[in-house]
This record gives sequence, structure tokens and C-alpha cells, in this order.
Amino acid sequence: MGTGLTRREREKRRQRGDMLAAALELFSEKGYHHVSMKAIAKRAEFALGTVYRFFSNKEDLYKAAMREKAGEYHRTLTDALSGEQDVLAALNGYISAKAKIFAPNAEVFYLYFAETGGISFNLRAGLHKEIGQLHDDLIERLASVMGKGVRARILRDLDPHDMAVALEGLTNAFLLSWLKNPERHPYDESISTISKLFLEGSLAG
Amino acid sequence: MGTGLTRREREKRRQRGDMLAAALELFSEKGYHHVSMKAIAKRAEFALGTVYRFFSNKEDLYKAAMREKAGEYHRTLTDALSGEQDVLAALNGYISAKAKIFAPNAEVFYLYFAETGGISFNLRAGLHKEIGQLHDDLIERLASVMGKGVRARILRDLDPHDMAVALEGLTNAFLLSWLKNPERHPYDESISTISKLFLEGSLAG
DNA sequence: CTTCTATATTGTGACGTTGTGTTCTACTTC
DNA sequence: GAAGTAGAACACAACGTCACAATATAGAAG
Repeated sequence: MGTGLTRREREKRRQRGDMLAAALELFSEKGYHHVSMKAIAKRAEFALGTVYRFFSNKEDLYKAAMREKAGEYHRTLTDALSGEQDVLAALNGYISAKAKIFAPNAEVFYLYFAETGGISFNLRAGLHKEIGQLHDDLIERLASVMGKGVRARILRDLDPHDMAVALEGLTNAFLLSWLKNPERHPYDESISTISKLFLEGSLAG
Repeated sequence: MGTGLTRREREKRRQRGDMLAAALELFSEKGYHHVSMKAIAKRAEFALGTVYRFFSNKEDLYKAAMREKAGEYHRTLTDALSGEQDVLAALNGYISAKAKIFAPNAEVFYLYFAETGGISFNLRAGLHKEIGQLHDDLIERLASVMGKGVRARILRDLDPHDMAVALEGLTNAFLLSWLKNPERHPYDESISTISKLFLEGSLAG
């Protein structure tokens, strides 16, 4: 068997995954506190007790679900940044990868965004730190690409970290704006707008 | 009497204000659902019933508090944009006004973002729409300044609305980053970084 | 002008109700 | 018969009510 797991173990993984998916759906629809464990169990088509067999409590379930998504998000974007490509291609790749992962996960992304913030809602503090680190890591990788661009004299000689933060902010703003009003800002158009604004700025030359 | 209010009325306003302040403090410390009405009453030094005399329920109190802050925020920034000033001065004024209002209210912004989760958490939908409109209005005003800049050939001939969104995103990103790590990014430095990046972009000239 | 009492207004916090997280035991399936 | 599943039952926390207490106001009497 390819995976090295018994049938039973695979089964459990699948069940766990179903529960996580159901939970994530509900959480992003209604927010953590407006979702009951019963509702999650029902959505996942398990009995309440079964859910508790997999996750020791609601908090735990929430964390696992968020961690999963955060990991997926982080993986997608670091993948987009790695590889032997020239700097501008890497940046464009990053922007479009972000758009691509953002679109289907917009609602979860909100939760993620809320979590990346600085505040310590005492619960979840551990998770918060964890996700924050992923975010920092991403910024760092982005900054390293920027640094490469600076050394190659493709980018202006500014603090790479600042540039990374700037690009992050630009993409977020456009993606949120796209989310609010999809017709006005079709997202492939947004990609080139972001890239142009980031690279050339707004000042008349 | 200057205000045209009776002493009693002024007194009530003050009490209401105290309650709102206490609520906002607690909400942004712990998040909406982790704060009980009892706790708010205690912090404001009133009995529970008295709070209910002013606000018909917890939701109402939350909304009032958020509305208050949103109004203040919006007013500050529109003020910064209005007035007879040249475009670049207006933009710089906007950025620093935003930094100024952002700093002491960061936790409240997080709260709003985290709690509303953006999308339709059915409760609070009304409030969310309301605040969304304020935001749209702000973007529009910013876009109008950008448009003026374009016509004056100070800014590149791009969609003013896009430029507004871009500036909004840049400032948010830097302010969040500053909040996370105040030493690394003192905010007056950030202001000039934002302005430079926005105007000139990152591409080596 | 002050004092005193009747009335109206405002403040209080114990309590009933409801909803939800978690546990526990009986049942099903393999 | 062992492992897994189910959902009823329990405990608890928080909202919002309400009957009562305290306080303020008004205006009559001294």
C-alpha cells in the first residue's frame, strides 16, 4: 500500500478531514462563536460524540482547521516564490498565486487575516503566534526576493523588507476590493494593476 | 448654556459615554464573545440593569461603540483630505493622519476586522454595511484627490480609484507592520517610506 | 429663604431562561 | 467481543428582566 497506512488509519484521516472541512465551512460562514459543535457534527454527518473522539474540544477543532488552511496558504505562496526565475517573474507569480489561493478561500482568509493581527485574544494565543510566524516567514522570503532584485539592479535600492510589506499590502487591498465588487475589478486585471503600481508608482514621470 | 442640553441630559451622555468606553476597552481586550455584560457594567461602575437602561442588549451596545469609533475615524480622515492644499500635501496629510488615528485605536480595528470577519455574519449585518459605506466614501474621496492629481499631471494617468485602493493598502500594511514591531518601523519613518513607495514605485529607474 | 414631604426618575443585582460545550452510556458493526 | 458511533443528559455560563431601593425634584408650609 502506497501510503504505509492501514485501511483503518486512512479511514480515520478521511473522517478527520471531513470534520475539519465541515468545521471550516461553518466557522467561515458564521464565525467561531455562532457555530455549535452539534452543528459541526451534523454538517460532517457524524454524531457529536464522534467529533469529540477526534478533537478534544471546540478550541482544538478550530485550531486544527485554521492551521490546516494556513499551512496550505503558506505552502502555495512559498512555492510560487521558490524556483529559478528572474525577480520580476517571481513577483508576478507571487501576485497571481495569491489571487488564485485567495479567491476560493476568501472567507477563511478573513479569519486568517484576523488572526495574523497583533492582538492577543487570550484563547488561541498559541495558534496566533504560530500563524504569525508563517506570515513573517512569508514576508521574509518575499524580502529575500526583493533583495535579489535590488542587487541585480532591477529594483530600486530600498529596504527589501519594506518592499515586501508594500507588495503584501497592495495585493491585500486589491483582493479585498475585488472581493467586495468582483465586476469592477476582475482579478486578472487587478494582477497587472498591482504589479504596475508596485513597480512604477503613481508619480508622473 | 452653550450646549442646549439640560444638566440631566449632559449627565446621561456622560454616563453613556463611560459605558461605551468601558465596553470598547473590554471588547478589544478580549473580543466580543469573551466579555459579559456583567463585566462591562462592573468596569463602567454601574449595575447591570443600568447598562440595560441605556442599551437594549449587548449587540446594541457593541454596535453603538463601533459606530462611534468608525465615525471618529472617518471624520479624521476626511478632514485630512479636505481643504485647499496641493495634491501631494493632501496625500501626505492623509497618510500621517491615518497613522495618528490608527495608533491609539489599533486594537479596535482588529476587533472589528476579527469579529465581522468581513462576510455576512448575519448578526451585525446592518452595522457592517454601514461601516462599509463609510469606507467606500473614504476611498471615493481619496480617488477624487487622485483624479485631481492626474488632471494636474502630477500623478500618472491611471485609474484614480485604483490608486486610492493602492494607497489604502500600503498604509494598512505598514501600520500593521509597525504595530507588530514598533521599534523596527517607527511610524514617522514609515510615513515617508509609504509616500515614496506609493509615488515612485520599486523599479530601478 | 429654608425645610420637609410626596412624587417621579434613575439605579440595582438576584433570578429565570436559554443555549452550548462536554460527558457518558447504550448500541451497532465488523 | 472490541472498536467505533450515537445522541440523550448534564453542568454551566451568560443574557436580559423585574420588583425594589435610592436618589433627585418640586412645590407647599413654616
